[in-house]
Parts: sequence; C-alpha cells; structure tokens
Amino acid sequence: MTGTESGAPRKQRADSRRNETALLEAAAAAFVASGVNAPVRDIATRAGVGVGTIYRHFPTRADLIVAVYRHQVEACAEAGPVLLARSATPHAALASWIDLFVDFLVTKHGLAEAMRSDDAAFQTLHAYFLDRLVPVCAQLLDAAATAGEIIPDMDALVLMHGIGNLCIGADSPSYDARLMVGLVIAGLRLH
Amino acid sequence: MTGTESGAPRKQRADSRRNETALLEAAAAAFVASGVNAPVRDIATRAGVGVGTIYRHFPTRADLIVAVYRHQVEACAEAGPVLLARSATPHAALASWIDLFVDFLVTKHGLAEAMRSDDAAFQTLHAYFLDRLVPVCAQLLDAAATAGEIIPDMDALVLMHGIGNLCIGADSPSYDARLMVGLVIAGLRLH
DNA sequence: AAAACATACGGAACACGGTTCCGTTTTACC
DNA sequence: GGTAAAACGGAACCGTGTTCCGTATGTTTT
Repeated sequence: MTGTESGAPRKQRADSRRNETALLEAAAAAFVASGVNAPVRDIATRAGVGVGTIYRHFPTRADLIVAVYRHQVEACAEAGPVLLARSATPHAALASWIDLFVDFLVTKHGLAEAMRSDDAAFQTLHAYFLDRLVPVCAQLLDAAATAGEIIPDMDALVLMHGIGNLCIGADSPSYDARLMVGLVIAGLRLH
Repeated sequence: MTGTESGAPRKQRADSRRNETALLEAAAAAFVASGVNAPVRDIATRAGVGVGTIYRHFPTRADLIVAVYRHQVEACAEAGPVLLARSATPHAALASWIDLFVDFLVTKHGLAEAMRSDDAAFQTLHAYFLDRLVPVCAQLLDAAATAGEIIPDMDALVLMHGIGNLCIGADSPSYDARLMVGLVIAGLRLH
C-alpha cells in the first residue's frame, strides 16, 4: 500500500541540503572559470559529489543557472522601478536599466548564448528571465513612450531578446556590445 | 596541350571531383533540412560517402559552409556598390544592403549562430565572411557618414558582428530580427 | 540503541556527435 | 597490362550529456 496520505512529509535530509549548497558554490565557481557551459563532471568534482547528484538537484542545466544567478536577476528586476523614480526622464531610466542588464550578461561568460538557445533544457532559463525582466522592461518602455521620448508600441520581449543577442560574444576584442546596444537605444528615440 | 612541365601534379581524380560536388549538394540539402549544424554523418550518408571523405575535402565545418554559400556571399558583396550607385542616398543604400545581408542570414537556419562561434573550427567562416563583406559595409558607412547622414567612425566590423547577432534565433515567432536591425539603422542616423 | 525505512548518493554505463586513422579500393600514368 | 599515388570507407576513439541501480546515509519508530 502506498501511504498517500498527504500528512507531514519528511523534512529534507541534511546531506541533501549540504550537497545543494555545495553544488551552487561549485557551479558559481565553474561558471566564472569556464562559462555557464562548464562540463557537468567538472561541477560535480568541484562540489565533491557524483554527477547523479547534480541531476537530482538540478534536472537541467538551466535550473542550475537560474539558481546561481537568481539574486542578480532579482536585483536587476527591482532596480527598474527605482530607476524610473529617480531618473530625470523615463528614457534615461530605460537606458540605465538596460545598462544594468547588459552588465549582468556580459560578465557571465556564455550566458547570453545560453539565453537564446532553443534547446528544450533551457526553457526554464528562458522562462525565468523573461517572466522576471520583461514586465520591468515593458514598464520602462511604456513610461518613455507615454512621455513621448521613444516610439510607441515597442515590444519588450523583442527588445530584451535582441539585447541579449547583442551581448553574445561581448568578450571578443573586435566587438563592442555596449556600442551596439547604444545604437538600439538611440534608435528607439523619436526624431 | 598536355603540359609536361616538370613537376606537373597529377590532375585531380575523377572520383574525388564527383564526391566533392556530391558533398556540396548533400550539405546544402542537409543545411536546409536541419540547419548548418547537421551531423557530419548525415551529410556523409546523403552524399553516399564515408565520413573520412568529408574531412578530406572540407577539413572543418566552416570550409563546407563557406563552399555551400560562397555564391550568395559574393552576390551580397557585389550588391553593395550597385546599391550605392542606384540609391537616392547613401543611407538608403546602406539600409537596403543590410536588408540583403539580414535576408541571407535569417534564411540559413543556424548560420548566424555559427558566424559568431569562437570555436577555432569556425575561424575560416568568420574570416571569409568578414573579409568579403566588411569592406563593402565600410564603404557604405563611409559614404553615408561623408554625406552627413549618420554618425562618423562607425566600425563596420562591429556593426556586422552586431547585426549577425541580432539575426540569431530569427525564426522564433516571439522575436523580430528585422525590427531590431531597423532600430540599429535608425540609431546610426544623426539627429 | 537497534531495527526499519525512505531518501539520497556515486559512478559505471549508455547515447551521441565530432574526429582520426589505416587497411583497402580506385584512378592516373606509363 | 602494371604500378604507385590518391582517395575512400568506416571502425574506433574521445569528450559530454544523461540515465540507472546497487549502496550508503539519514530519519523515524520501537
């Protein structure tokens, strides 16, 4: 008989919790060292666990990435309204916020690439980033449009997708992601 | 006639030439069906050859891609001066030319991704595209800058790199690469 | 404290794609 | 024809992601 009575579930085992935090730290270190595509085995070794343990805690790579960067994404999301309130104009707020977002992306080797992957395993990543950040971006766009500073009806999802793309390969010396993003922001302006 | 110059190399074997064209056709078909990252074995099977034969003719995947798309890249490169001569303004020529380039990229599933890969195997691809197209773009940019239509000193390499990036994932229904490229072009304008 | 049980672990094994290597076959030339 | 260079095929190898299951560990019960 399967005791399906939904009573008090056992609390998570101590070793499980330990391994989870060890994995998060190991993954963060590996991401810095080798980018977000660091081999699974590397991360497992760093954390001193077997590969199975990774998959048990983070079924897809995206889950791990989300877990590692959650705070930073949250910070970025929360910065939106703050910037809007404090900036001279909505357009300035938008530019500052996009700057934050770009900073975040370009400092995470390979994250921008991963963001746009259509691999099913990255669905979670995609979903999380977009769910969290697109509304913030939309708010900023809306404020700037209402103020007559930029073209109306710009789709926040498309814009973020495009900015993410522009940040791919940002560490190449012959490329300048910020310059390109700047052109996009300039292109949004009414003139 | 049969030049018997000393050291005259044997002419290429007939089977070799046959296989090369078979491979080009097979690769073109595979690229259409599965994108430019189609498995090597698939291409070999389509062409009815062994995998070794692919590597003998095209040491890297980039070599194969370049061979398959050479005509189209040439056509794009040659269109630059023509557009410049025929368009109302240099800026219009630039916009039209970039449109051509974007068309080329978005219709080749996975090509934009491959273009930006820093994998050593794609060095050839990178080099060929840039060698062939960047000067054309630079000429258009220069003409438009001289005419006072756009900001001066825009680096053609950075611009093409960025446009290539924007075309990544262009087949996603929730994205619009052309819209983003349009923003960039608008951003180039002096205002 | 020990038994009983659920939970979590480790890492071998598998899948898959790129790449190399070498014995065999085909072709060009004499 | 004969011979040697050129080219071929595909098995074998490597690096990664992913799965699976016998074992170990932690928790609860007696």
